[in-house]
Amino acid sequence: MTNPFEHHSPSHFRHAILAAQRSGHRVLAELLRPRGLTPAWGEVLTIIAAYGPMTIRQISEYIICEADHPSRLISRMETKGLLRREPNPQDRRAVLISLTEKGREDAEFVLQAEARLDTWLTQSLSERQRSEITDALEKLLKGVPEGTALKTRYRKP
Amino acid sequence: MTNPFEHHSPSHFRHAILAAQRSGHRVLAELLRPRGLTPAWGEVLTIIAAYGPMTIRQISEYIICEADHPSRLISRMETKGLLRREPNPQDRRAVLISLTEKGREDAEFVLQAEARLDTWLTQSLSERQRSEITDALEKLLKGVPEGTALKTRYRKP
DNA sequence: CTTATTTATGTGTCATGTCATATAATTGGC
DNA sequence: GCCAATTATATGACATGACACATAAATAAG
Repeated sequence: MTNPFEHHSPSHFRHAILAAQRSGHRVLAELLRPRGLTPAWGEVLTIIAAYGPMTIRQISEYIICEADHPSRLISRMETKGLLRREPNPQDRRAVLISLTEKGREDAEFVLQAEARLDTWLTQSLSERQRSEITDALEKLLKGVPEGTALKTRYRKP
Repeated sequence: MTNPFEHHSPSHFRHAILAAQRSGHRVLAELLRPRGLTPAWGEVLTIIAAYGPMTIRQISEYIICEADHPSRLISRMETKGLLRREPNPQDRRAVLISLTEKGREDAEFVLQAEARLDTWLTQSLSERQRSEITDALEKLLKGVPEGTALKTRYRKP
């Protein structure tokens, strides 16, 4: 069997992406843990903080961390007092999710934690390198669900 | 609260990495599911197929998909008849993990599935782009655990 | 040699992440 | 209005992925 682990092979690229994601996830998790938060919770909090209350379906169009409807994620966050469910008069199937006061404070904490992570990132990779990688990955993800969520959140001005 | 989702911001870069990893994971999972395998199982199978039997500790130095000791991952794969545990005469704490015949066949299947994924990858991104991204991410991960596992597997020839 | 430390593995618990399926509400065709 | 198809959400089951802690064996310090 040939060695599948050749330098600069496509699999090297895939595993570099995997390692980068897992590293970023680990570092962010460490920053959020003192507050009892996780990266996934952080995504939900910052999305609602930025765009306002929305249904679970709408949240699922923004978050990159989970593919299908994040009912259980929302449930856990509601249990911890970060989110509030409100009935939706327009559609009684759907529920409007909004931040509690604690949720708002935690969202601010998440943004500060991410800012620390991003400071390290800007010191480690040049603006040009980051932009080129971001653009290449967006091109790669054109048409796949994960790319759609990414474009939903980061529109070119 | 300012919108944290600015185009080409560091967070855009982070989320592009996240989206790319999750997309690749999803596609690989779809390719492996018909055979009852998962991406994590695939990593273990291809590593042992390439480097031969090793202890759980050694496996943990190669896999990027899990940080600490993958005891439970190994247990499940053993239960399914993919791996075999053998006592290690050198160190009675450690166990040598090797592939069963079924594990060898499945490892071959994983390599073929990854080859299909990599064909798509080479058609979507140029060799130069892939190499530049790989190198940039390896630089970014210098010194962190995930970077170490990556370098362990992909040494420059 | 004896004890303290380190190392390799295992396990309990919890939060993802995914698939399949279920339920309730809405919408569209007629 | 009636029924079929769609949509929003929920849930059961299972495999990660991580932390904390437990156990046993090897090693180091004295």
